[in-house]
Amino acid sequence: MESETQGPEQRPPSFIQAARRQQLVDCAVEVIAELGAERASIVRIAQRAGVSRGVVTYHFRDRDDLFDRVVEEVYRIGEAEVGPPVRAAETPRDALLAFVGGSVDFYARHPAHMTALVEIFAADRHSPTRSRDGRAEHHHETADLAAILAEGQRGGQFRSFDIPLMILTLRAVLDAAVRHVTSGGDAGLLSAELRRTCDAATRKETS
Amino acid sequence: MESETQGPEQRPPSFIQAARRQQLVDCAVEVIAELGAERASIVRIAQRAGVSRGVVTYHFRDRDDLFDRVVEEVYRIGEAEVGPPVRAAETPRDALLAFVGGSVDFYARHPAHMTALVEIFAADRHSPTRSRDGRAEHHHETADLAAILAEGQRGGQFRSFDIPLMILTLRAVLDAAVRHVTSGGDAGLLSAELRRTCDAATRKETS
Amino acid sequence: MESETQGPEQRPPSFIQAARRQQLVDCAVEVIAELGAERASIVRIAQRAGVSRGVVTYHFRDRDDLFDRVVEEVYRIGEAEVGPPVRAAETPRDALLAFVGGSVDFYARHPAHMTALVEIFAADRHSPTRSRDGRAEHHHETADLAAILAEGQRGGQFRSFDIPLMILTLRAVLDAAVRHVTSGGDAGLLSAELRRTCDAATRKETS
Amino acid sequence: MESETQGPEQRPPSFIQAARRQQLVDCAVEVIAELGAERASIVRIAQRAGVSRGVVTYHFRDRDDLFDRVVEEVYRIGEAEVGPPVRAAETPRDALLAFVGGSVDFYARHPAHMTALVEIFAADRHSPTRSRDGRAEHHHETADLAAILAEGQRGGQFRSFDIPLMILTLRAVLDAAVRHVTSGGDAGLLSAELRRTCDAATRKETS
DNA sequence: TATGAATGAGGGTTCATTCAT
DNA sequence: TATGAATGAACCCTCATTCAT
Repeated sequence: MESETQGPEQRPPSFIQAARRQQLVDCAVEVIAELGAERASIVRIAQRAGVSRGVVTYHFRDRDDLFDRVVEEVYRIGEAEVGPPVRAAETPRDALLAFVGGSVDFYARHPAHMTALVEIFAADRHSPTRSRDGRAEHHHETADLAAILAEGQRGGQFRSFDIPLMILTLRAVLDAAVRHVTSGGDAGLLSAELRRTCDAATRKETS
Repeated sequence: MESETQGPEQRPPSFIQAARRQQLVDCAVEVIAELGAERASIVRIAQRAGVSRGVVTYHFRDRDDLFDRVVEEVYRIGEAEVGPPVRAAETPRDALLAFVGGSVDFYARHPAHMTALVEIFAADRHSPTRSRDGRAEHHHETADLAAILAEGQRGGQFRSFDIPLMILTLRAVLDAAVRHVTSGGDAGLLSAELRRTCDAATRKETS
Repeated sequence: MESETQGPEQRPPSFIQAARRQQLVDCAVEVIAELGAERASIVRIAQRAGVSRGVVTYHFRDRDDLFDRVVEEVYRIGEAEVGPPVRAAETPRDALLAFVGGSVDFYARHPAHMTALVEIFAADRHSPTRSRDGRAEHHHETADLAAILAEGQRGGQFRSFDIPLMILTLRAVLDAAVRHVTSGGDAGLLSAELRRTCDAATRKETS
Repeated sequence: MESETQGPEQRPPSFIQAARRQQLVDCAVEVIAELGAERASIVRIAQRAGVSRGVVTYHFRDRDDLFDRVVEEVYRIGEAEVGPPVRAAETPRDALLAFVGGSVDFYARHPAHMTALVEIFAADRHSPTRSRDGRAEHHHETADLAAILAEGQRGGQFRSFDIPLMILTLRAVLDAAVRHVTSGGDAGLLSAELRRTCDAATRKETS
């Protein structure tokens, strides 16, 4: 574990600590969603929170650390909102549709969160200091999706396709959906269309 | 009339000039693809070309101007490579599959070009000075795609779906495909899978 | 609300902060007086103060902001030194002479200050971003002078002349006086001569 | 004599040469008047003339050389227009008023020329490479004025005053007059007022 | 004669970060 | 806990100038 410059991180995190950190993470989410990850400077995030720039570097080791917490936060909320319906689904097909529809609903409810996540991932791609796609949470999600698809293929509900490429495709579509919802697109319509399209793209021909 | 700071201001672009400009555009493509549009500084592009910083600002009004030329170039090549097969297709379905497959092939042949384009568009989204999605070329492509889809729906080959949302979806998938191909994915496999998936996603149930 | 890039954004300007700002304003005055406003780069001002470049942009939003503070400072000192004697004068003629003489004395005591002011105004004239002669303080001074001249004309002490043009003339003479004093001219002699000349130029013939 | 980098200067200056040089000097006058001497870059002057930047550095050793030619040109025209009436005057007082009035008329007829001159002098003041007030033409004018004033004092038409300071004052007033005329002020009114004011400022009390 | 091409210095600004309080 | 203060790197842009045609 890396030694913090100063700041907190010695357990237990005091109450006021946690509140401040949460506030800063929330502000970071907003600013990243609005300006993109590269333009989301510490100054601007601090300004949004109405605090001095130093506060941010006090509570977080550095910019990357703060962004890591943002990623965690988004996955936490996302998992809380779309995880349960997906797990409640009785068939792989229902699970997939629950995932797609639930994701769009999640974007509609928290437009900034998913946008921020996508922005951070996009920035990661070009950062020399970031491993290419190294976020653990991302791998979890990928694995869950892979399990659903594999089971559907085994059960004969899904047609034959390359699973990693289908996951890539689904993620791409959902990432674009974020932008559409964020820029004012009708989430209900989009959710319905996307569920239909993903269904059509994966199901086995009834013939 | 745009005032070039120095640089060529008379009509006939000399031979050596055209060569330099082409070289710089090519270098810009590479650097943008590798580092992203925001990190693709003029200095780095100049270094890649092995020339002094000033050369770039001599041949192009400013960074935006250079990036505009990059966009033009990518569309020019893209249109030259995927346009003909699309127009040669006899049915909307064939046209769509030609577009999807041809795009992937194009990415495979010019991995950096399309990556650069996507990066520039992504950066545009956050630029205060850039109109949100104002690139003319982008609108052309969108219109072409819309025409194909509409005709396929009229002819009963495509199922009923919302055309703008389907275009959004297709673009999203193709943009993700760029990344996959660029990072070493098997373009042949991807092309085949994507054509199948897009076909499945759009065709009318035979049943 | 002007967003300071970083720098102090809270109200109470700390003691050390006020000191630094004052120091930087003073250095700016000197550098502008010596090199002219256009050549007075931030780097040079910082060097004069013996600090890093960033310190200046930390304490002032940008170059213009710093120069605005310089203008304020000069008017502040000027008003404090020449205002009282002018207001103490019992006749418009005495007020005018107090203004002229007091100004020259002021230049002698703070050679760099008024020089810097004149330089900044001169640069403003060519700046595309600066309103032509929009400095509020300048208008105050003009108005005060106009009041004195008008009263003198009403009272029959001053001859008939166009007031705005006379103000233009007086300002021109005083601005030239700055240069003379700054380059080592005898301020006492100049003050006396200028008072005599301005008196002669404005008084009504006794005949 | 300094060796020219390349370019002309080997007598005789061909006809086309002279024309080009004249054109460039005229354009320089305009650009300097509009933008100030420091912002009057070679590029902008060349643009105004509709030629390539290289042309300027071909015809003139460097920027300073071009500006020297501008100064010459303005003095040449000025002398041609205000010299004769001044020399035709029969009394020092008439000569002074002819100089003042003639100058203002000159400004009205060639607004850019005198403005450019003043700008160049202002820039000289801050240039490290320029001797402080070294223009020969300036000294000629100063000497002429001094002669007029001295003769008027000897003849008893002018009151007693310090001649160098009075010259300074007159120059200051006239330089301000340029700006007034250039920015649209009524030259006729200004000319009349200035002649009256300068007369009042210099004449001996009739008692 | 005229121009195209290239260079490098210098300017202003934004920013992440460190250090002392 | 929080902040103020300072630093220097990196960015884009403008410019005068040189050199080869």
